Formats: sequence, structure tokens, C-alpha cells
Amino acid sequence: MSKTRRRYWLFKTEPQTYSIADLAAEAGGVGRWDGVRNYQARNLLRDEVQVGDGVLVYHSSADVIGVAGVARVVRAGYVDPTQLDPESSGFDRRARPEAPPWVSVDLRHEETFGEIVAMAAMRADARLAGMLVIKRGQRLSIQPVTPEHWRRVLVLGRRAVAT
DNA sequence: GCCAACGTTGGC
DNA sequence: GCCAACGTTGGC
Repeated sequence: MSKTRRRYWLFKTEPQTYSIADLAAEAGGVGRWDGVRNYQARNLLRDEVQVGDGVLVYHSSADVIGVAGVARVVRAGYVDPTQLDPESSGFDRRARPEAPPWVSVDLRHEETFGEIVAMAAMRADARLAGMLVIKRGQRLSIQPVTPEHWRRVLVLGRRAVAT
């Protein structure tokens, strides 16, 4: 793991469960990103997501769907404790304690956009053409983001603040 | 709440 | 290992 190039990601969350405001409200703005229960997303969290990487926090199944702000990875992949906790909604009864499959990372909140960069606006933006999240049927909850798309979403997010 | 898209499961 | 049934995601 000698790569030093910063990478960018989009993490999906349902804000009624855990929003960017919830992340910002954590002690130090640092929260655990848990509950990922898809193998492809798990593999990215475990193998690719590194400390220092940038994360677009995306609200799905919300009044306004889109990118709500930005966070940074402050701890790389580790065992998601919720899979072994019967009290947790993340509990997975098939997870064996000696080899738990699911992975968490920690994020630190960096910025909440004044207005969400809405899905519709992203679809309409020529510079975001090809971005995974705007593809129909794209369900992956951890997605890679190109540096160009990252910068563009930040421009749109900061522009929305100005009104 | 609908339903298309896609991932997972399990019978064979 | 195929693939139909089933479950989940997530935009609308």
C-alpha cells in the first residue's frame, strides 16, 4: 500500500438514518461509516479507500437527493462492529466473529453545502457526464469519483451557497 | 407507494 | 454452475 495519490469517493447514505448533519455533530466531526452490506462496496472500503481520501456525502431516498457535502477519510478499513451486535440494525447473524466480512472506515466532516447539489442538477451538468451516481440503476453505495468530477461537484456546491 | 434494476440465494 | 425466485436499492 504505497500509493500516495489522493483519491475521491462518493458514499451514499439515507439522511433519515445518518445524514451529513449527523456526521458533523459527532465529536470532532469524526464518525464511523458502518452498515455497508454489499461485497463490491466492501471491497472498495477494505482495499482502496485510504486515509486522506476525499468523500462526497450523498443523500439518497430524501426530499432532495444529491451531494450534501464533503468529508475526509481519517481511518482506513477495519471490522464493522455493528455486524456482531444483535442490538444493531447492522447485525448480520451469518457474520462469524473470527472472520467478520463487513468493513467500516472513519470520516471527518469537512463541509456541508449551503444547498444540496441535486441529482437533477448533476444530470444536467455536461462536466459531470459519465459520473456513476447519475447512471440509472447504479446501486453501488461506495463509488469512485474522478478528480474532475470531484472538483466540479465542489464548484456547484459552493456556488449554491452564494444565492 | 410503485417498480425497474440489480444483487443474492438456493434448488436442481 | 445455471438460473428463477426473491430481496433490496433508490429514483420518481
